[in-house]
Amino acid sequence: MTSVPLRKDAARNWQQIVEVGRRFVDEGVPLRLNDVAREASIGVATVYRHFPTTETLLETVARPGLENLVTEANRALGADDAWDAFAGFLLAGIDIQLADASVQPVFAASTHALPETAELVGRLHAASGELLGRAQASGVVRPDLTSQDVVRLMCGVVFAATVHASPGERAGLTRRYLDMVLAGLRASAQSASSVAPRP
Amino acid sequence: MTSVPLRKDAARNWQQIVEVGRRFVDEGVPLRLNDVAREASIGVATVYRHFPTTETLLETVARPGLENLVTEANRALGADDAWDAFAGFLLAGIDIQLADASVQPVFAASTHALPETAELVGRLHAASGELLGRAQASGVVRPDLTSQDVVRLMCGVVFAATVHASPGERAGLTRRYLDMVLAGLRASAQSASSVAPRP
DNA sequence: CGTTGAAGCGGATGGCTTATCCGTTTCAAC
DNA sequence: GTTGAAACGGATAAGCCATCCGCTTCAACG
Repeated sequence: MTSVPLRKDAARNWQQIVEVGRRFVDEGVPLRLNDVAREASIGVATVYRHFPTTETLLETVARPGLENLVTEANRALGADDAWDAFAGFLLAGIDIQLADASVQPVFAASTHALPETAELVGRLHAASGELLGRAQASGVVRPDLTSQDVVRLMCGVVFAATVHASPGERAGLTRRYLDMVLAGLRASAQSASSVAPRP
Repeated sequence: MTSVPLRKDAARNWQQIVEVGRRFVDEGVPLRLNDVAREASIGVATVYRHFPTTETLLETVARPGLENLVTEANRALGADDAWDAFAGFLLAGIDIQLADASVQPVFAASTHALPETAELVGRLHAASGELLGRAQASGVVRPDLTSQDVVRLMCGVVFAATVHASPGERAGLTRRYLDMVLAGLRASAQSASSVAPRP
């Protein structure tokens, strides 16, 4: 799995680069490998050797966040009430995406640069599908919902909260928006047909 | 209003550029002014003279779509039922954003390059606020909702439908997701407190 | 219908970002 | 301590963006 044990200096540089990448993401500075190199006082070529593209670095930076998400999913799977498990996972997932700006783009992307990222995201989808299935089996979530829908709605809520909003407002906004969406996911709300027919 | 009447050749080039820009947007090709110039067989400088930045061109391309949105808002204001007016506007707005990829980024942007765009978007916000106000006055929409929320939720629904989805699927997805969100906007769904407390 | 000057045109070019090559250095195995 | 493979990093090539400036086109006016 761990293909080749990195040399000591290489490992040090790798860590340094990821660390600086993390800072850039946290500060909202666009990830540019040359800038990361300068900031880390490391040669440009070294950075490119470790991370051939910005996506590679971004996914590496996002990894802890994604693992955190998987952890939350598994915790939710241990809950008694199927609805609480499902809703709780959504809430936690959204909070994680808000707290770590690198997670959102990786989570929403259709392709991944690193196979390990694809694998992580796959596990995430599987877990959310499982949570959804249980909730549907309990009859509390509308049965036409798919695990793809769940992922999309999470991303949509996060995105909605970032439109015209300062970072400080976002946590509150996602909470409200998730609440609204959850109302629509409940089996009791199914086929409410709220949309007026076109004139 | 129409500050300076353009010379005939200038007008012709302007139109050509916007046309090519439109094609780029429709085909999902990133708007790059040099590329637009080459594609239109027009000098780079000419393109930059007419449109100093990509945003300028994008907003010009988006303008018909935005006007379309305003039209829909006004049409909705003429409807009898406050809920139908509100929901119908959301549906129309989302459909327009899906049909014209240039609208979404301009609509969601916090700042605008062209004053006329800012003015259009402002009118749009005003109209959606009016629709929201009427719906709230009728007691069919939860009163804590703001017009900002409405804009954000529209963007969120559109975004959600673009995650992991081919263009063909998007219309169907937005319809479903809007339905769910609308369920959460109804006054009857207010403070459903669907979210489980944190463990 | 010819002149004139302002408005417009476009390619060549400079500045900036991105990514690669290759000579030099560092590590660790023996 | 020697050795060679792995890693390093600066110089530099490749590519993108935007501007400058000499030339052309338009239309107003005589």
